[in-house]
Amino acid sequence: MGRGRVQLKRIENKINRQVTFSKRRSGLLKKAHEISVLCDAEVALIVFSTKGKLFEYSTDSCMERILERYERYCYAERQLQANEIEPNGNWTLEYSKLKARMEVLQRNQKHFMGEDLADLSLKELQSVEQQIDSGLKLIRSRKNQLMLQSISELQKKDKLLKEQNNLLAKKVKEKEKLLSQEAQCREQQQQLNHDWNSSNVHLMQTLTNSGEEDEDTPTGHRANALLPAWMLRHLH
Amino acid sequence: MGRGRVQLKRIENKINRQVTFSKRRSGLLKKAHEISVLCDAEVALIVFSTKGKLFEYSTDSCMERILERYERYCYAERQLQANEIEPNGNWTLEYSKLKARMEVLQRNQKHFMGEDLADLSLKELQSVEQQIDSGLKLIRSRKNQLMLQSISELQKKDKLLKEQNNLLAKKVKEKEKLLSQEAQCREQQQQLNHDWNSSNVHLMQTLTNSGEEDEDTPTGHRANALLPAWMLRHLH
DNA sequence: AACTATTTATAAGA
DNA sequence: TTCTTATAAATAGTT
Repeated sequence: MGRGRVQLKRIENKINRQVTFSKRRSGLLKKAHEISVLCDAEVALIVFSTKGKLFEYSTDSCMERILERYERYCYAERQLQANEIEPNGNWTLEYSKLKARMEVLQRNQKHFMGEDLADLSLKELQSVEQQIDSGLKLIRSRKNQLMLQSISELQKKDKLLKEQNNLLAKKVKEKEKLLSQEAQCREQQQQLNHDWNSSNVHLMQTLTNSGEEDEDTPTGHRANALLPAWMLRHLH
Repeated sequence: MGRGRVQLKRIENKINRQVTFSKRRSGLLKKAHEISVLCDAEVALIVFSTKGKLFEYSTDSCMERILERYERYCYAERQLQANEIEPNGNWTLEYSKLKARMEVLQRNQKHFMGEDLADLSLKELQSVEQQIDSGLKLIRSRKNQLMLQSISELQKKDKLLKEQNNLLAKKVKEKEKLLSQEAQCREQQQQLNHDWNSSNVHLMQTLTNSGEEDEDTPTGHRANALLPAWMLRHLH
């Protein structure tokens, strides 16, 4: 905009470049301010001149806060980069940078936990609320997932155990059958022994006592002695 | 630049604001790029829309470097202070301690934002959920408080302005009364002049013309001449 | 997303 | 640096 068309490339004339910088800088700052006010946007603008002089604009003159928000927004990437930076030379600089970042994080965390909210504007509160709300949703969905998972695992286990129980119960019945058959045999033998050798009293008594020991358990559950206690609990 | 002059204040129409934001944003980014190239400057521009969407420009797409440069520029003082506090301690130790704390914080923050939840147990999830939920409640109550506050302030302002308006309206009426009285006087004088001195035609014409000058203004608003234009706009 | 009437920004000159 | 001015650019309102 001006008397001649302008090529988008570095202005080689130093004076010219300086003048253009000065003019365009003020224009840029103005426009940054305008969009901030007109459109209710949060703007941070940092300009370093060739000579290294700093010019800046930020909505509500609060650069720090906007940069924090930016960092929160770009969090994942930034963290990766931060971890890759190997502090080699200037320890003091690295340290103070780390400390500054730490403070930002701490403040953020406090905000997330609802502390120190007094120094946040309505807009900032809104943004924190949004973030935390979406975080909460993710957490709840993850929790839900975990719980459903563990429920279905328990159900599977339950099913398996029931099958095992059925199997075992069948085996128990078979054993009972065999035992009762044996008992019949023994009774027949006893009869034979009594008829044929009534003097062998000692042996008779021994066999009778072993039967009385199970007297207080329910009928048909003599097989219980074959199963561990925990398994019995599941059966009842 | 456009069909109408623009007031430097928030655009209330939402659609309009959104459109203007989109247009001006691209303009701003373009200008940031231009000054960066033309004047060999280093520029970082961060824009958050009302809805919290991020747009950015940075010279050579290197936001990180520019923000670090900015922080170095601003944190110079802080760095000096840090140097004075612990001039010759074990920097490596301090640094790694800080870094460890930092990593804990970062992990926490990620969890708060619903990231990296896979390595949390159900119990841990529950605790994070609780923390974040109570934080959210606090944030919402603070937001509510701020909003109510600003509403009551606006209501107060509204009341004041209405009172002022009433006062001004009264004053306007008084002025009108006075003016109409003056007009009556003039008419009477004209009548007298006509009756008593019919030869002084020139004077008569002058008086008559001065009356015709206000012909096109609405009746009862001769007083307008006494008020500045902006006040009239508010009255109509 | 285009169009255009205007306003703004600014390049060049003083 | 600052002012002026001619002109290029941006953009508000409209379609």
